[in-house]
Amino acid sequence: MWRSFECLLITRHGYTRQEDPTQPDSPVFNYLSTLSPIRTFNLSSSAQSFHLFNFASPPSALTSPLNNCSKDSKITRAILLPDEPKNNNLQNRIEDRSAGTLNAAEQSDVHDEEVGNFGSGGEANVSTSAEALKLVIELPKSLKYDSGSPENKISLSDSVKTETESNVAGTEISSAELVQSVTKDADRSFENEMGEQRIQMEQNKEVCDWEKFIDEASDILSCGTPSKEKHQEEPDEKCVDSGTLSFVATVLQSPNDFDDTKKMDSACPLIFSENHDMDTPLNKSGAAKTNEADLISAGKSCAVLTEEVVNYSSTEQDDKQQKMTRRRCLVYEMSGTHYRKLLDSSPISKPPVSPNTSKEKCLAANKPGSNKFSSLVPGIGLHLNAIAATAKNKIIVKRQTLTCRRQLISSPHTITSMDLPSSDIKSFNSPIVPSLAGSDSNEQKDEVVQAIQNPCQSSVFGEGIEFPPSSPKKKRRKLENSGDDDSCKRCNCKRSKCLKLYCECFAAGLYCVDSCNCQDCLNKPIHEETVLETRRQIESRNPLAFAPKVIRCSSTAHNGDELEKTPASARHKRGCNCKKSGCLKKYCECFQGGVGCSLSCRCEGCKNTFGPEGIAIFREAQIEPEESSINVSSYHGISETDVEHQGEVPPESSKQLDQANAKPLKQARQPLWQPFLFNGITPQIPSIANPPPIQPCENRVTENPDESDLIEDLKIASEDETPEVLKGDYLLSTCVKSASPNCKRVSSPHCHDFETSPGWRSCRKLILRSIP
DNA sequence: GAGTTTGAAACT
DNA sequence: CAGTTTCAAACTC
Repeated sequence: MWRSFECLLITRHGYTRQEDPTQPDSPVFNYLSTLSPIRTFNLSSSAQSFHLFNFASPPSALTSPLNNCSKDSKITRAILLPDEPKNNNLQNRIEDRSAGTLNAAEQSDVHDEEVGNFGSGGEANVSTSAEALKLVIELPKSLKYDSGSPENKISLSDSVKTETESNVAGTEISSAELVQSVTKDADRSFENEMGEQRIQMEQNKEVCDWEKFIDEASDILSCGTPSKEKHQEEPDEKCVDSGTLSFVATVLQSPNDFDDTKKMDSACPLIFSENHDMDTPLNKSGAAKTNEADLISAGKSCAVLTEEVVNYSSTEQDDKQQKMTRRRCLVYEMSGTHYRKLLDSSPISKPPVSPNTSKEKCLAANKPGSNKFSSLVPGIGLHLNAIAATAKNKIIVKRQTLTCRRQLISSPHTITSMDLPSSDIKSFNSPIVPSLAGSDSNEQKDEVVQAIQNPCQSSVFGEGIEFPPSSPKKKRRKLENSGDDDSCKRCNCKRSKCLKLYCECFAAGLYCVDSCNCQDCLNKPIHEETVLETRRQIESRNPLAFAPKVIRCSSTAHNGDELEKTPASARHKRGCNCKKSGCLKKYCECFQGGVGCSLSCRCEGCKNTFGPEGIAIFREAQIEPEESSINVSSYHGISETDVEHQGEVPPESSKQLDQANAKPLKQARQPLWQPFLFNGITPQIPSIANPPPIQPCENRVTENPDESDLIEDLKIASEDETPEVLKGDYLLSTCVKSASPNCKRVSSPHCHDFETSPGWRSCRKLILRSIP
């Protein structure tokens, strides 16, 4: 009478089935035969019954699929569900014991609690076998540890529903009919299934008793973590934190798969065993007819432990099993961090997690929003800006090379990033930020460090804009040659002991690493006190010393990500003081940061393309598109193709501008913003509507008398073609810095509020009209 | 790789 | 705050 897959082995975290309890040598068999059920349920309609066992002391042999993970996963309860009559010693023995010793079991100390919760009655009558199905369906849903997320509800396949309905109606349908029925509806979405199931369940008026039982059973089962089980604690590290693992059965079968997988599924337990013995026919009877339990197990309704199944599939050559893996999703939660399943009704379009997906990858991939770095902000210093950029793009890749391992300097001090959006500051888990500095979670710090191990890759070139790492030439070249722009920032300090802002590592709030070429370095964790003290001293002199050198104009956020990425929307916090470089070399921090010079700059002969001279360059490009536009494009290190792909390398020098091979501006400007796109980022545009601020730098002169025309064009462009989001007051009335014909910058009277903000004071917007 | 240039940081 | 020095990265050869 007992069928293997009808033995639900309940753990504190879920349910599973271990193996065929009907096998004489089965540990389940042997164990169950020694127990008395704490509760026996009789199905009035079929004269069948099933038993609820409580394992006060779970046998070592009975372990769940999670058994390799945690002792907590040991089976604590079992439910034997009835099926087709079958001579079975176990059944007989259990029934004998049930009749004779049930009371004793109820009175036992071991079972007192559970029995008490369960109720006084030793038996419960259940009217229909369909209701028995609901037990299978509802049990996991009722499990304590499965609560809380919509995914944790078992999905009931159409096949199950169909079968259930069929049985409720008291009719028998053939397997072929079932298959047909299932196939017919197989393309239904998971949501519909869920919703329909719920509706159906609600509409079923005949299951009051059964639901009561479920509730009671749920209570019993969910309280299955009594103090008695404390000895089981100490989860294994290898485990996927079984503490909150939950299973979700789902149906991910495509119609095409059905026939092929049906056979397999018919032999597949409702819940996989840990050894993935999916192919082992458990239905020893070989019954041609598929009864309801078969369909459940065949089911198209299987709970899968993701990792195991995934790994299983990775090594499995059998197409069937691959299909099975493809059809199934797993959902498991991890204490606090929820591993989200990828429930998908279309397994083909959305295949499950890659076989090689690790838990971490799973987490990263499936929980992008939960990633603590996902909302990192423009960080602190160059490195952290890079972090922010990386995190922003959700390309947080843990590059755990030894050379890149870097530990952030944990300082009790906080920067007052006046220009950082508060939300960013909140979410930014930098040690420089108190949220993490004050945290005792070293793990968090480590993760932060891991997430930003390659801060140097991006310098401060805005979001997604990368400059070559500012490491020693040798290394830089090596890295460049290798095509790896993810190199780490390394300093080469000789005299500063890496305790001054000269040191890039220190300035970025990072400890030096072994790969640094510094000498007498004190910027290491072992000198933490010294480092922190030095930091305090520096911050006492300049509270913003460790603030990002390039700050973003967060107010542009309302225009979307693109504007946020606009290089011109960011400014160097202090401005440069270049004299000879023309702000065209990386000596210039503005240039290095990929931002235009601003009011706060005191540079001479500024030719920063992101600054006013950029307009002249662009103008030149208009006049001589075959040449100048090339320069413009190449200056940004962006070819036509590159424009569409971010992360290009900026020019090393203006010399390269002349040497660069680029395409005509006309081509490179295909998108409206393209000529000044910086890695696809739209710069801001000057507007005559609001007189640009007076330019303090005398060299910031526009020599081209026709520039006004250009600006006029630009203005028109902004009015005519600017996306709506750019047409707001922000665009035309914000502080706009631009080169005016008289070489003076005029502050807009309308940008009062913005000018009070250091971040906005230097903002400008360049909007270019596309040239036909 | 050595030397030079450059500009920020540090110092006075 | 300005001038000077120190420093290390960027750059050139």
